[in-house]
Amino acid sequence: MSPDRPRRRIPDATVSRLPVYLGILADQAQAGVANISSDGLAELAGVNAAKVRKDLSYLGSYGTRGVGYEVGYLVYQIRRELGLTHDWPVVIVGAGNLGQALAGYGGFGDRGFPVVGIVDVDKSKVGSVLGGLRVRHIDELPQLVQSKRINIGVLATPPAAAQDAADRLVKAGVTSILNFASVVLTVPRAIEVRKVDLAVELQILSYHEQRRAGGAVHAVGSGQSASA
Amino acid sequence: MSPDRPRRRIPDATVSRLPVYLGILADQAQAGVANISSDGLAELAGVNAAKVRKDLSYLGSYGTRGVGYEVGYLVYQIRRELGLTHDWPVVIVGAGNLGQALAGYGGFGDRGFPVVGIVDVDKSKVGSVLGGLRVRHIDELPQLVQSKRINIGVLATPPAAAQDAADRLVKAGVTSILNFASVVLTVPRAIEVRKVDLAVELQILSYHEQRRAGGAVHAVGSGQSASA
DNA sequence: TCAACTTTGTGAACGTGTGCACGAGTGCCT
DNA sequence: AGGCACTCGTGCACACGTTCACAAAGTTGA
Repeated sequence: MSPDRPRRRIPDATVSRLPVYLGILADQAQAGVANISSDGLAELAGVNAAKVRKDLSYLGSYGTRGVGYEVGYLVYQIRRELGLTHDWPVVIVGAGNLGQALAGYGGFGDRGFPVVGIVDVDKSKVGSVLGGLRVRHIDELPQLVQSKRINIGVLATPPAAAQDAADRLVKAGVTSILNFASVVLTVPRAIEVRKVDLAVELQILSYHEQRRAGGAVHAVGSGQSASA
Repeated sequence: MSPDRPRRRIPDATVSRLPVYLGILADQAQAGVANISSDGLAELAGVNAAKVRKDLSYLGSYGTRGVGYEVGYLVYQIRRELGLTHDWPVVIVGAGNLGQALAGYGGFGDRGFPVVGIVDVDKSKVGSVLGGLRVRHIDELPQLVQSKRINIGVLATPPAAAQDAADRLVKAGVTSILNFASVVLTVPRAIEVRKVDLAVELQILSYHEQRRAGGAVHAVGSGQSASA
Protein backbone atom coordinates (compact mmCIF):
# COMPACT_ATOMS: atom_id res chain seq x y z
CA MET A 1 0.00 0.00 0.00
CA SER A 2 0.91 3.61 -0.51
CA PRO A 3 3.44 3.04 -3.27
CA ASP A 4 3.70 6.78 -3.60
CA ARG A 5 5.97 8.54 -1.17
CA PRO A 6 4.88 12.12 -0.75
CA ARG A 7 8.35 12.94 0.50
CA ARG A 8 8.50 16.43 -0.94
CA ARG A 9 9.36 19.17 1.49
CA ILE A 10 6.38 21.07 2.70
CA PRO A 11 6.85 24.84 3.12
CA ASP A 12 6.77 26.09 6.70
CA ALA A 13 3.85 28.35 6.03
CA THR A 14 1.85 25.39 4.83
CA VAL A 15 2.85 23.20 7.76
CA SER A 16 1.55 25.80 10.15
CA ARG A 17 -1.81 25.87 8.39
CA LEU A 18 -2.33 22.14 8.12
CA PRO A 19 -3.32 21.77 11.78
CA VAL A 20 -5.95 24.44 11.26
CA TYR A 21 -7.38 22.64 8.27
CA LEU A 22 -7.28 19.41 10.21
CA GLY A 23 -9.31 20.82 13.06
CA ILE A 24 -11.94 22.16 10.71
CA LEU A 25 -12.10 18.97 8.69
CA ALA A 26 -12.46 16.85 11.81
CA ASP A 27 -15.39 19.02 12.85
CA GLN A 28 -16.95 18.66 9.42
CA ALA A 29 -16.51 14.91 9.47
CA GLN A 30 -18.16 14.86 12.88
CA ALA A 31 -21.04 16.82 11.42
CA GLY A 32 -21.44 14.26 8.67
CA VAL A 33 -20.06 16.32 5.80
CA ALA A 34 -18.58 13.99 3.19
CA ASN A 35 -17.07 16.42 0.70
CA ILE A 36 -15.73 19.93 0.86
CA SER A 37 -14.45 22.33 -1.77
CA SER A 38 -11.31 24.40 -1.46
CA ASP A 39 -13.62 27.38 -1.39
CA GLY A 40 -15.62 26.02 1.52
CA LEU A 41 -12.58 25.04 3.52
CA ALA A 42 -10.97 28.37 2.76
CA GLU A 43 -13.94 30.24 4.17
CA LEU A 44 -13.94 28.18 7.36
CA ALA A 45 -10.20 28.63 7.77
CA GLY A 46 -10.28 32.33 6.98
CA VAL A 47 -7.84 32.09 4.09
CA ASN A 48 -7.69 32.27 0.32
CA ALA A 49 -9.05 29.33 -1.70
CA ALA A 50 -6.01 29.16 -3.95
CA LYS A 51 -3.86 28.90 -0.88
CA VAL A 52 -5.88 25.96 0.37
CA ARG A 53 -5.48 24.15 -2.93
CA LYS A 54 -1.78 24.82 -3.06
CA ASP A 55 -1.33 23.72 0.53
CA LEU A 56 -3.22 20.50 -0.04
CA SER A 57 -1.36 19.82 -3.25
CA TYR A 58 1.81 19.37 -1.22
CA LEU A 59 0.24 16.39 0.49
CA GLY A 60 0.07 14.59 -2.79
CA SER A 61 -3.49 14.09 -1.72
CA TYR A 62 -5.82 14.51 -4.58
CA GLY A 63 -9.17 16.12 -4.61
CA THR A 64 -11.66 15.45 -7.32
CA ARG A 65 -12.24 18.15 -9.91
CA GLY A 66 -15.78 19.21 -10.10
CA VAL A 67 -16.46 17.81 -6.63
CA GLY A 68 -13.90 18.84 -4.06
CA TYR A 69 -12.09 16.86 -1.41
CA GLU A 70 -13.34 13.88 0.48
CA VAL A 71 -13.28 14.99 4.09
CA GLY A 72 -12.37 11.65 5.62
CA TYR A 73 -9.55 10.99 3.25
CA LEU A 74 -8.16 14.48 3.73
CA VAL A 75 -8.23 14.06 7.49
CA TYR A 76 -6.32 10.84 7.12
CA GLN A 77 -3.74 12.38 4.79
CA ILE A 78 -3.10 15.41 6.97
CA ARG A 79 -2.82 13.32 10.10
CA ARG A 80 -0.39 11.10 8.35
CA GLU A 81 1.74 13.94 7.08
CA LEU A 82 1.78 15.63 10.48
CA GLY A 83 2.76 12.41 12.15
CA LEU A 84 -0.46 12.15 14.11
CA THR A 85 -1.03 8.49 13.38
CA HIS A 86 0.24 7.73 16.82
CA ASP A 87 0.45 9.58 20.12
CA TRP A 88 3.40 11.73 21.10
CA PRO A 89 3.91 11.64 24.84
CA VAL A 90 5.15 14.94 26.28
CA VAL A 91 6.81 15.95 29.50
CA ILE A 92 6.22 19.29 31.20
CA VAL A 93 9.16 20.96 32.90
CA GLY A 94 8.07 23.40 35.58
CA ALA A 95 5.20 22.81 37.96
CA GLY A 96 4.47 26.45 38.64
CA ASN A 97 1.41 28.38 37.70
CA LEU A 98 1.60 27.66 34.00
CA GLY A 99 2.83 24.10 34.30
CA GLN A 100 -0.09 23.27 36.54
CA ALA A 101 -2.56 24.76 34.12
CA LEU A 102 -1.06 22.87 31.21
CA ALA A 103 -1.09 19.62 33.13
CA GLY A 104 -4.73 20.11 34.00
CA TYR A 105 -5.67 21.23 30.52
CA GLY A 106 -7.35 18.37 28.73
CA GLY A 107 -6.59 19.64 25.25
CA PHE A 108 -3.22 17.93 25.09
CA GLY A 109 -4.15 14.33 25.54
CA ASP A 110 -7.25 14.71 23.39
CA ARG A 111 -5.13 15.84 20.50
CA GLY A 112 -2.64 13.04 20.68
CA PHE A 113 -0.12 14.58 23.06
CA PRO A 114 -0.66 12.90 26.43
CA VAL A 115 1.24 14.48 29.30
CA VAL A 116 3.07 11.54 30.77
CA GLY A 117 5.29 13.39 33.18
CA ILE A 118 5.82 16.67 34.96
CA VAL A 119 9.01 17.67 36.72
CA ASP A 120 10.34 20.58 38.74
CA VAL A 121 13.58 21.57 40.44
CA ASP A 122 11.78 22.68 43.56
CA LYS A 123 11.70 19.70 45.88
CA SER A 124 8.79 21.16 47.80
CA LYS A 125 6.67 20.70 44.70
CA VAL A 126 7.76 17.13 44.10
CA GLY A 127 5.16 14.60 45.11
CA SER A 128 2.11 16.78 44.69
CA VAL A 129 -0.39 15.57 42.15
CA LEU A 130 -1.48 17.60 39.11
CA GLY A 131 -3.96 16.37 36.58
CA GLY A 132 -3.57 12.84 37.84
CA LEU A 133 0.21 13.02 37.62
CA ARG A 134 2.73 13.05 40.40
CA VAL A 135 5.32 15.80 40.11
CA ARG A 136 8.83 14.35 39.99
CA HIS A 137 12.20 15.90 40.53
CA ILE A 138 13.96 17.15 37.44
CA ASP A 139 16.85 14.78 38.07
CA GLU A 140 14.55 11.97 37.03
CA LEU A 141 14.14 13.52 33.60
CA PRO A 142 16.56 11.28 31.65
CA GLN A 143 15.03 8.17 33.07
CA LEU A 144 11.52 9.42 32.35
CA VAL A 145 12.33 10.42 28.77
CA GLN A 146 13.95 7.09 28.10
CA SER A 147 11.34 4.87 29.64
CA LYS A 148 8.37 6.66 28.10
CA ARG A 149 10.09 7.36 24.80
CA ILE A 150 9.41 11.06 24.95
CA ASN A 151 10.43 13.27 22.03
CA ILE A 152 8.69 16.49 22.98
CA GLY A 153 9.25 18.65 26.05
CA VAL A 154 7.15 21.56 27.21
CA LEU A 155 9.09 24.27 28.98
CA ALA A 156 7.02 26.10 31.57
CA THR A 157 9.63 27.44 33.95
CA PRO A 158 10.39 31.01 34.98
CA PRO A 159 12.70 32.75 32.49
CA ALA A 160 15.77 32.43 34.66
CA ALA A 161 15.52 28.65 34.81
CA ALA A 162 14.58 28.07 31.17
CA GLN A 163 18.01 27.64 29.62
CA ASP A 164 19.09 25.14 32.23
CA ALA A 165 15.87 23.24 31.81
CA ALA A 166 16.32 23.22 28.05
CA ASP A 167 19.83 21.87 28.43
CA ARG A 168 18.52 19.10 30.63
CA LEU A 169 15.77 18.25 28.18
CA VAL A 170 18.23 18.04 25.31
CA LYS A 171 20.64 15.96 27.33
CA ALA A 172 17.83 13.63 28.30
CA GLY A 173 17.14 13.01 24.64
CA VAL A 174 14.23 15.25 23.79
CA THR A 175 14.39 16.62 20.23
CA SER A 176 11.54 19.13 20.17
CA ILE A 177 10.75 21.83 22.70
CA LEU A 178 7.70 24.01 23.14
CA ASN A 179 8.98 27.01 25.06
CA PHE A 180 6.64 29.16 27.13
CA ALA A 181 9.39 31.13 28.83
CA SER A 182 10.17 34.65 27.58
CA VAL A 183 13.72 33.72 26.78
CA VAL A 184 15.71 33.00 23.66
CA LEU A 185 16.99 29.46 24.06
CA THR A 186 20.32 28.23 22.81
CA VAL A 187 20.12 24.64 21.69
CA PRO A 188 21.90 22.35 19.23
CA ARG A 189 20.87 22.94 15.68
CA ALA A 190 19.09 19.62 15.39
CA ILE A 191 16.63 20.51 18.13
CA GLU A 192 13.35 22.01 17.01
CA VAL A 193 12.11 24.82 19.23
CA ARG A 194 8.84 26.69 19.06
CA LYS A 195 8.23 29.64 21.29
CA VAL A 196 4.92 30.75 22.70
CA ASP A 197 5.31 34.08 24.40
CA LEU A 198 2.24 35.77 25.79
CA ALA A 199 4.05 39.01 26.51
CA VAL A 200 5.22 39.24 22.92
CA GLU A 201 1.73 38.66 21.61
CA LEU A 202 0.30 41.35 23.83
CA GLN A 203 3.01 43.77 22.83
CA ILE A 204 2.20 43.20 19.18
CA LEU A 205 -1.43 43.98 19.91
CA SER A 206 -0.29 47.03 21.80
CA TYR A 207 1.60 48.20 18.73
CA HIS A 208 -1.54 48.07 16.65
CA GLU A 209 -3.61 49.79 19.33
CA GLN A 210 -1.06 52.53 19.64
CA ARG A 211 -0.94 52.89 15.88
CA ARG A 212 -4.69 53.07 15.74
CA ALA A 213 -4.73 55.81 18.32
CA GLY A 214 -1.99 57.84 16.69
CA GLY A 215 -2.92 57.19 13.12
CA ALA A 216 -6.63 57.54 12.43
CA VAL A 217 -7.01 60.09 15.15
CA HIS A 218 -9.80 62.43 16.17
CA ALA A 219 -11.98 59.47 16.91
CA VAL A 220 -10.25 59.42 20.22
CA GLY A 221 -12.85 59.17 22.88
CA SER A 222 -16.10 57.76 21.76
CA GLY A 223 -17.20 54.28 21.10
CA GLN A 224 -16.63 52.14 18.10
CA SER A 225 -19.42 51.23 15.82
CA ALA A 226 -19.39 47.54 15.36
CA SER A 227 -20.18 46.31 11.91
CA ALA A 228 -21.53 43.07 10.58
CA MET B 1 6.95 67.75 21.36
CA SER B 2 8.34 65.07 19.15
CA PRO B 3 8.77 67.09 16.00
CA ASP B 4 9.84 63.94 14.28
CA ARG B 5 7.09 61.58 13.40
CA PRO B 6 8.46 58.12 12.78
CA ARG B 7 5.19 57.28 11.09
CA ARG B 8 6.57 54.90 8.54
CA ARG B 9 4.91 51.55 8.46
CA ILE B 10 6.86 48.88 10.23
CA PRO B 11 6.78 45.43 8.59
CA ASP B 12 4.92 42.75 10.53
CA ALA B 13 8.00 40.60 10.78
CA THR B 14 9.85 43.44 12.43
CA VAL B 15 7.02 44.25 14.82
CA SER B 16 7.06 40.69 16.05
CA ARG B 17 10.77 40.89 16.78
CA LEU B 18 10.78 44.24 18.54
CA PRO B 19 9.39 42.78 21.77
CA VAL B 20 12.21 40.25 21.78
CA TYR B 21 14.82 42.95 21.36
CA LEU B 22 13.10 44.95 24.05
CA GLY B 23 13.28 42.15 26.55
CA ILE B 24 16.95 41.60 25.90
CA LEU B 25 17.77 45.29 26.02
CA ALA B 26 15.91 45.72 29.26
CA ASP B 27 17.97 42.90 30.75
CA GLN B 28 21.15 44.49 29.48
CA ALA B 29 20.20 47.87 30.90
CA GLN B 30 19.52 46.17 34.20
CA ALA B 31 22.97 44.64 34.04
CA GLY B 32 24.52 48.05 33.53
CA VAL B 33 25.37 47.71 29.85
CA ALA B 34 25.37 51.13 28.22
CA ASN B 35 25.99 50.32 24.57
CA ILE B 36 25.38 47.35 22.36
CA SER B 37 26.27 46.58 18.77
CA SER B 38 23.90 45.08 16.24
CA ASP B 39 26.16 42.07 16.34
CA GLY B 40 25.86 41.68 20.08
CA LEU B 41 22.11 42.14 20.10
CA ALA B 42 21.77 39.76 17.17
CA GLU B 43 23.60 37.06 19.05
CA LEU B 44 21.43 37.46 22.13
CA ALA B 45 18.29 37.44 20.03
CA GLY B 46 19.37 34.52 17.92
CA VAL B 47 19.07 36.36 14.62
CA ASN B 48 21.18 37.88 11.88
CA ALA B 49 22.98 41.16 12.58
CA ALA B 50 21.83 42.74 9.33
CA LYS B 51 18.28 41.96 10.33
CA VAL B 52 18.73 43.71 13.62
CA ARG B 53 20.05 46.81 11.92
CA LYS B 54 17.27 46.87 9.38
CA ASP B 55 14.66 46.33 12.08
CA LEU B 56 16.03 49.12 14.20
CA SER B 57 16.31 51.41 11.22
CA TYR B 58 12.52 51.40 10.96
CA LEU B 59 12.33 53.05 14.34
CA GLY B 60 14.10 56.07 12.98
CA SER B 61 16.23 55.53 16.01
CA TYR B 62 19.83 56.03 15.26
CA GLY B 63 22.81 54.08 16.44
CA THR B 64 26.29 55.53 16.36
CA ARG B 65 28.66 54.18 13.76
CA GLY B 66 31.77 52.78 15.25
CA VAL B 67 30.04 52.42 18.62
CA GLY B 68 26.67 50.75 18.40
CA TYR B 69 23.34 51.60 20.01
CA GLU B 70 22.76 53.21 23.35
CA VAL B 71 20.78 50.66 25.29
CA GLY B 72 18.66 53.07 27.27
CA TYR B 73 17.67 55.13 24.29
CA LEU B 74 16.81 52.02 22.29
CA VAL B 75 14.62 50.74 25.10
CA TYR B 76 12.83 54.06 25.14
CA GLN B 77 12.35 54.10 21.38
CA ILE B 78 11.03 50.57 21.16
CA ARG B 79 8.68 51.07 24.07
CA ARG B 80 7.43 54.19 22.43
CA GLU B 81 6.88 52.53 19.07
CA LEU B 82 5.12 49.56 20.63
CA GLY B 83 2.86 51.81 22.62
CA LEU B 84 4.25 50.67 25.94
CA THR B 85 4.57 54.12 27.41
CA HIS B 86 1.42 53.45 29.36
CA ASP B 87 -0.39 50.39 30.65
CA TRP B 88 -2.98 48.54 28.63
CA PRO B 89 -5.59 47.02 30.92
CA VAL B 90 -6.92 43.67 29.71
CA VAL B 91 -9.96 41.60 30.48
CA ILE B 92 -9.97 37.81 30.49
CA VAL B 93 -13.03 36.01 29.20
CA GLY B 94 -13.36 32.51 30.56
CA ALA B 95 -12.54 31.52 34.11
CA GLY B 96 -11.78 27.90 33.37
CA ASN B 97 -8.49 26.18 33.68
CA LEU B 98 -6.59 28.49 31.37
CA GLY B 99 -8.32 31.67 32.44
CA GLN B 100 -7.42 30.95 36.04
CA ALA B 101 -3.80 30.35 35.17
CA LEU B 102 -3.60 33.53 33.17
CA ALA B 103 -5.21 35.53 35.93
CA GLY B 104 -2.73 34.16 38.42
CA TYR B 105 0.21 34.59 36.11
CA GLY B 106 2.18 37.63 37.17
CA GLY B 107 3.80 38.18 33.80
CA PHE B 108 0.94 40.25 32.48
CA GLY B 109 0.88 43.10 34.92
CA ASP B 110 4.64 43.25 35.10
CA ARG B 111 4.83 43.85 31.40
CA GLY B 112 2.29 46.63 31.32
CA PHE B 113 -0.87 44.61 30.76
CA PRO B 114 -2.68 44.48 34.10
CA VAL B 115 -5.60 42.11 34.24
CA VAL B 116 -8.41 44.34 35.49
CA GLY B 117 -11.28 41.96 35.01
CA ILE B 118 -12.24 38.37 34.44
CA VAL B 119 -15.65 37.19 33.33
CA ASP B 120 -17.44 33.94 32.60
CA VAL B 121 -20.87 32.80 31.43
CA ASP B 122 -21.09 30.18 34.11
CA LYS B 123 -22.84 31.77 37.06
CA SER B 124 -21.43 29.19 39.41
CA LYS B 125 -18.00 30.62 38.76
CA VAL B 126 -19.08 34.21 39.31
CA GLY B 127 -17.98 35.57 42.64
CA SER B 128 -14.96 33.39 43.15
CA VAL B 129 -11.67 35.19 43.43
CA LEU B 130 -8.72 34.59 41.11
CA GLY B 131 -5.46 36.42 41.39
CA GLY B 132 -7.05 39.04 43.58
CA LEU B 133 -9.90 39.57 41.16
CA ARG B 134 -13.54 38.69 41.55
CA VAL B 135 -15.00 36.79 38.61
CA ARG B 136 -17.94 38.66 37.13
CA HIS B 137 -20.69 37.57 34.83
CA ILE B 138 -20.09 38.10 31.15
CA ASP B 139 -23.13 40.36 30.94
CA GLU B 140 -21.13 42.94 32.83
CA LEU B 141 -18.56 43.04 30.06
CA PRO B 142 -19.70 46.23 28.31
CA GLN B 143 -19.79 48.12 31.56
CA LEU B 144 -16.37 46.80 32.56
CA VAL B 145 -14.78 47.64 29.23
CA GLN B 146 -16.22 51.13 29.30
CA SER B 147 -15.33 51.99 32.86
CA LYS B 148 -11.81 50.63 32.74
CA ARG B 149 -11.17 51.76 29.18
CA ILE B 150 -10.13 48.31 28.05
CA ASN B 151 -8.92 47.83 24.50
CA ILE B 152 -7.56 44.31 24.73
CA GLY B 153 -9.47 41.14 25.51
CA VAL B 154 -8.02 37.72 26.23
CA LEU B 155 -10.17 34.83 25.09
CA ALA B 156 -9.75 31.75 27.26
CA THR B 157 -13.02 29.92 26.75
CA PRO B 158 -13.68 26.44 25.40
CA PRO B 159 -13.78 26.37 21.59
CA ALA B 160 -17.54 26.16 21.40
CA ALA B 161 -18.01 29.37 23.35
CA ALA B 162 -15.23 31.36 21.70
CA GLN B 163 -17.10 32.96 18.82
CA ASP B 164 -19.89 34.16 21.07
CA ALA B 165 -17.38 35.53 23.53
CA ALA B 166 -15.54 37.28 20.70
CA ASP B 167 -18.77 38.86 19.52
CA ARG B 168 -19.43 40.12 23.01
CA LEU B 169 -15.94 41.53 23.33
CA VAL B 170 -16.28 43.38 20.05
CA LYS B 171 -19.70 44.68 20.93
CA ALA B 172 -18.38 45.87 24.27
CA GLY B 173 -15.79 47.96 22.45
CA VAL B 174 -12.63 45.89 22.59
CA THR B 175 -10.47 46.30 19.48
CA SER B 176 -7.78 43.67 19.98
CA ILE B 177 -8.21 40.05 20.95
CA LEU B 178 -5.71 37.46 22.07
CA ASN B 179 -7.38 34.16 21.26
CA PHE B 180 -6.37 30.99 23.09
CA ALA B 181 -9.25 28.91 21.75
CA SER B 182 -8.59 26.50 18.88
CA VAL B 183 -11.11 28.22 16.68
CA VAL B 184 -10.99 30.56 13.72
CA LEU B 185 -12.79 33.69 14.83
CA THR B 186 -14.91 35.85 12.59
CA VAL B 187 -14.66 39.49 13.56
CA PRO B 188 -15.02 42.88 11.87
CA ARG B 189 -12.04 43.78 9.79
CA ALA B 190 -10.95 46.56 12.12
CA ILE B 191 -10.44 44.18 15.01
CA GLU B 192 -6.93 42.83 15.49
CA VAL B 193 -6.81 39.17 16.47
CA ARG B 194 -3.82 37.11 17.42
CA LYS B 195 -4.17 33.40 17.97
CA VAL B 196 -2.18 31.29 20.37
CA ASP B 197 -2.96 27.65 19.80
CA LEU B 198 -1.05 25.07 21.78
CA ALA B 199 -2.41 22.17 19.79
CA VAL B 200 -1.22 23.75 16.56
CA GLU B 201 2.26 24.29 17.96
CA LEU B 202 2.51 20.71 19.11
CA GLN B 203 1.31 19.44 15.77
CA ILE B 204 3.99 21.45 14.02
CA LEU B 205 6.57 19.86 16.29
CA SER B 206 5.03 16.50 15.55
CA TYR B 207 5.49 17.11 11.84
CA HIS B 208 9.19 17.68 12.32
CA GLU B 209 9.56 14.66 14.57
CA GLN B 210 7.77 12.50 12.08
CA ARG B 211 9.90 13.83 9.27
CA ARG B 212 13.03 13.21 11.29
CA ALA B 213 11.99 9.63 11.78
CA GLY B 214 10.87 8.99 8.23
CA GLY B 215 13.14 11.29 6.31
CA ALA B 216 16.75 10.36 6.89
CA VAL B 217 15.92 6.76 6.45
CA HIS B 218 15.25 4.99 3.24
CA ALA B 219 13.40 2.47 5.23
CA VAL B 220 10.57 2.49 2.78
CA GLY B 221 9.13 -0.08 5.07
CA SER B 222 5.46 -0.59 5.30
CA GLY B 223 3.36 0.77 8.07
CA GLN B 224 4.84 2.91 10.75
CA SER B 225 7.92 1.58 12.31
CA ALA B 226 8.35 3.05 15.70
CA SER B 227 11.43 5.15 15.47
CA ALA B 228 14.51 5.81 17.53
C1' DT C 1 46.10 65.58 11.61
C1' DC C 2 45.93 61.26 9.64
C1' DA C 3 45.52 56.38 9.17
C1' DA C 4 43.58 52.17 10.85
C1' DC C 5 39.69 50.15 12.75
C1' DT C 6 34.81 49.56 14.07
C1' DT C 7 30.01 49.61 13.19
C1' DT C 8 25.92 51.55 11.20
C1' DG C 9 22.50 52.16 7.40
C1' DT C 10 20.91 50.62 3.07
C1' DG C 11 20.92 49.22 -1.99
C1' DA C 12 20.58 45.07 -4.34
C1' DA C 13 20.12 40.11 -4.95
C1' DC C 14 17.94 36.22 -3.53
C1' DG C 15 14.42 33.23 -1.46
C1' DT C 16 9.85 32.40 0.31
C1' DG C 17 4.91 33.14 0.33
C1' DT C 18 0.58 34.83 -1.84
C1' DG C 19 -3.01 35.33 -5.18
C1' DC C 20 -4.62 35.45 -9.88
C1' DA C 21 -5.96 33.23 -13.87
C1' DC C 22 -6.65 29.52 -16.58
C1' DG C 23 -6.12 24.77 -18.48
C1' DA C 24 -7.69 20.24 -17.46
C1' DG C 25 -10.60 16.77 -15.31
C1' DT C 26 -15.15 15.34 -13.42
C1' DG C 27 -20.10 14.98 -12.76
C1' DC C 28 -24.76 16.12 -14.20
C1' DC C 29 -28.42 16.92 -17.30
C1' DT C 30 -30.64 16.60 -21.60
C1' DA D 1 -23.25 11.19 -26.52
C1' DG D 2 -22.53 15.88 -25.98
C1' DG D 3 -22.57 20.12 -23.70
C1' DC D 4 -22.47 22.67 -19.43
C1' DA D 5 -21.26 23.81 -14.82
C1' DC D 6 -18.10 23.09 -11.35
C1' DT D 7 -13.64 22.64 -9.06
C1' DC D 8 -8.91 21.14 -8.81
C1' DG D 9 -3.95 21.81 -9.81
C1' DT D 10 -0.45 24.95 -11.09
C1' DG D 11 2.34 28.45 -13.90
C1' DC D 12 3.28 33.09 -13.30
C1' DA D 13 3.70 37.62 -11.46
C1' DC D 14 3.98 40.19 -7.53
C1' DA D 15 4.81 41.24 -2.57
C1' DC D 16 7.27 40.43 1.43
C1' DG D 17 11.25 39.03 4.09
C1' DT D 18 16.17 37.88 4.53
C1' DT D 19 20.96 38.26 3.77
C1' DC D 20 25.05 40.11 1.64
C1' DA D 21 28.16 43.58 0.77
C1' DC D 22 29.85 48.03 0.96
C1' DA D 23 30.05 53.14 1.42
C1' DA D 24 29.51 56.45 5.03
C1' DA D 25 30.38 57.92 9.52
C1' DG D 26 32.22 57.54 13.67
C1' DT D 27 36.27 56.36 17.22
C1' DT D 28 40.96 55.52 18.69
C1' DG D 29 45.82 56.13 18.91
C1' DA D 30 50.13 58.00 17.45
